[in-house]
Amino acid sequence: MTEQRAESPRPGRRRSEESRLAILTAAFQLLGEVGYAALTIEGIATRSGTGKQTIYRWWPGKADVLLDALATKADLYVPVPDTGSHPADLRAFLRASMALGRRPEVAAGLRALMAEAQVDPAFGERFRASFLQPRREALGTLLDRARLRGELPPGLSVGTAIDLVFGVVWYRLLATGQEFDDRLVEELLGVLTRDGA
Amino acid sequence: MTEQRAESPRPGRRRSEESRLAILTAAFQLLGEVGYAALTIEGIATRSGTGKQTIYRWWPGKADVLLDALATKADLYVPVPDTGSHPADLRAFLRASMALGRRPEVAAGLRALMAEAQVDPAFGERFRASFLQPRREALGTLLDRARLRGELPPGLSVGTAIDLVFGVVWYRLLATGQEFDDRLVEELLGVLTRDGA
Amino acid sequence: MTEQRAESPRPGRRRSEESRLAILTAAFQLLGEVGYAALTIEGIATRSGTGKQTIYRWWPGKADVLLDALATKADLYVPVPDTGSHPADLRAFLRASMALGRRPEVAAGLRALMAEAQVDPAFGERFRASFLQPRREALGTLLDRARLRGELPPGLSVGTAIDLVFGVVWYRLLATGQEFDDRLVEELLGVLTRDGA
Amino acid sequence: MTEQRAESPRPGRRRSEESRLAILTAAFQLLGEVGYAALTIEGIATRSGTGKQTIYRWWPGKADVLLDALATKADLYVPVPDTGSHPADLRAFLRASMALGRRPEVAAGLRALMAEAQVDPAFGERFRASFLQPRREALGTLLDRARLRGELPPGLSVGTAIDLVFGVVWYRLLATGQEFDDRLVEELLGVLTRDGA
DNA sequence: GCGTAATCGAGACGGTACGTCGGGTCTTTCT
DNA sequence: AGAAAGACCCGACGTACCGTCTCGATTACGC
Repeated sequence: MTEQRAESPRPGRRRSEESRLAILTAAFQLLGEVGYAALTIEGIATRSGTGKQTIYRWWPGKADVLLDALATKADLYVPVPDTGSHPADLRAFLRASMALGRRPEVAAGLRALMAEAQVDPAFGERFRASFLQPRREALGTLLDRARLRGELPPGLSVGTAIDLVFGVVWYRLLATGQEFDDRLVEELLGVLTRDGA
Repeated sequence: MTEQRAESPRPGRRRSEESRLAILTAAFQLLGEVGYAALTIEGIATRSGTGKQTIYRWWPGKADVLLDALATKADLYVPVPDTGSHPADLRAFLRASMALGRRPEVAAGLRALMAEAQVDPAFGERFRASFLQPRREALGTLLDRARLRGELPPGLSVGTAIDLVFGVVWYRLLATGQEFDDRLVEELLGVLTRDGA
Repeated sequence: MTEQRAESPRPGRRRSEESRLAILTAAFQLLGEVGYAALTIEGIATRSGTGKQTIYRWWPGKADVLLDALATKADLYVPVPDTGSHPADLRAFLRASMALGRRPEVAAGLRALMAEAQVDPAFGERFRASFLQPRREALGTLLDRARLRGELPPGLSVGTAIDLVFGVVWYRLLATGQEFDDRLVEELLGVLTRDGA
Repeated sequence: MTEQRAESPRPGRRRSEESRLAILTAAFQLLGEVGYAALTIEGIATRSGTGKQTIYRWWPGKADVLLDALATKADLYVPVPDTGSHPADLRAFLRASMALGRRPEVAAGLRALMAEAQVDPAFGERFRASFLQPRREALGTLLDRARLRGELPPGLSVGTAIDLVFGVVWYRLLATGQEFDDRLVEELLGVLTRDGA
């Protein structure tokens, strides 16, 4: 989103980093205060002290602002650990993923984005490409390693394993609101490992 | 939704079944034609040849109309099979569930409803109670039986098993759009069974 | 403007006379307070406690609201006097016309409308038909009578005489802001009469 | 407008005559193409290949640009003829004035400027001082001469006579759109002369 | 069969936000 | 210092729907 070939020193005033941050902060705060349904571009502009045009110039809609805000304000980075022991790597990945979901502002943001992705197909594409896919690939890397070492259950493909992991996480986020605890991590490890835990 | 203490024969004109059906049909059609974002009460009223008031009189909002439409137009019933063989019961349940997700209008409807549930907490509650929960309980019944017979993997609780199943299904629906094929059914059975398939 | 075949009792809520008057009053007041350039539909809606849509439903733009307001709030009626004496009739007409221009709110309104007529051709047409033309015809009636009696200067056509009268009035209104006094009335009578005053 | 102490050789780049002309040309063309309402500073800047700032640096607003454009592109000069014969002088003046009004681009420009003068009082002042007043004085000079020679009708002051002339012209321009023909010139001469033509 | 009562289609109402346009200002780079 | 380019804040535009509120026109039931 919002990238710009940085090199060419074109004439004209440059994008205001100050406004950019004010907008992302406002979006993030307002989501927490009023919820996604009541989050409006107009509200973000007012709260951030910027003009609506400035928002529309750089983001297609409120969902993209939020996606950017989440990436900027919340540290969404999920590492691909490499401790040598594959169960340990997997455990670390799952814990890091769920830690994100335990932060209420992040959870609220992700639920809103997934909702918008259903309703606005173009945003859905952007969301998949910039958020979901990278995480799938990270987990895929771990599971590929496990596969090679024969540590995955025989009937289970890597693709489906990924779906199982993210499936539970998103399902709890969207549908049940259950917590993410270590018990879940261990149960998942059991499912993803040759002979149970 | 839409219930009415039937007993008291009050005076006054009675609810028009004709209008009710016209509204549900219109909602269902419009969802397919323009998508959930562009689906409006106004549009439903126009298409169905009714007044907006008539819609607001019987449903809280467009999501509830759609939920009703889906229940009425699409047959969402998922049976709790009892063939004696538990793997067979489970397989039947999974196949029936996924068959629903393969019907495009149903898939579109469910995605919209899950999205609205994120954005409108009150509807979320209704959606959970009237749609998600009954299905969890159906699957729970099957898995409880399996548990008693010791056919479930030892480290896996019934609750998490349910989450795994619906998790993959919803995740594919909402996030990846992958198909629901028999391969997935068998992989799930593997995960939910003591020693793999 | 804004007329409606009153007879057919169509279904649906009827136009609110209260809103209509509130809008016209607000427009009239705001013109005086902030001037035509700063007069906005948004401002009229806010001041009158109505919605913008209600204004757009019944008038094409702010100029038409103002035209309606002027007709309703200011009594713009100019009589066609008939005293028997033609010079007296003419004098009465001129005095009545100029009395209008001496009222500051009316003058401000007319200047704004004439300005808008230059800038928006469609409104110009409406303004001509509903305001300018009727006044031309009233004066024309008087001058036709004078013509028949030979009281008009020989080289002067009725059409040009009309242009002369309204020309001075509008020119003073738009260009010089000079007052309308009896001296002007008498000078005009001199011009329009066979042998001077 | 647009004046600049020419003499002092101040430092820095000098005003670009090229840009100035490009702006005036663009304004003039755009007025003809889209009309005054749709004429924007932004549009003029784009069409002329200049920046908005350059326009704002030298003119207060679009009306002043147009006034300048009209003075530069259209030759608005009206001479004060002196043939010896006063009726002839007057006739020459009237013909020259009306010739201007017959040129459609000039007529469109003048109508727009008079409209703006109603709506923006500050511009109104500039318009009066730089355009209307000089013309009044030119005609005043002619009529003063006639007055001294007793060629004006007795009851008619020079001031009102001026108003009559410009009144008809502007009224036809703004209100009726009638043509300016020799018939009108002669009728006016009749009105302004002791015993009719 | 007459009143009371509820529903129906239609459509106007006060609002809120949309996404866009243009105003006038400010900043950057180049001349 | 002037100029083209272009981002900035701001305010209004005209539109779309929201959810509510009359309307007149149907039904139904109970007296």
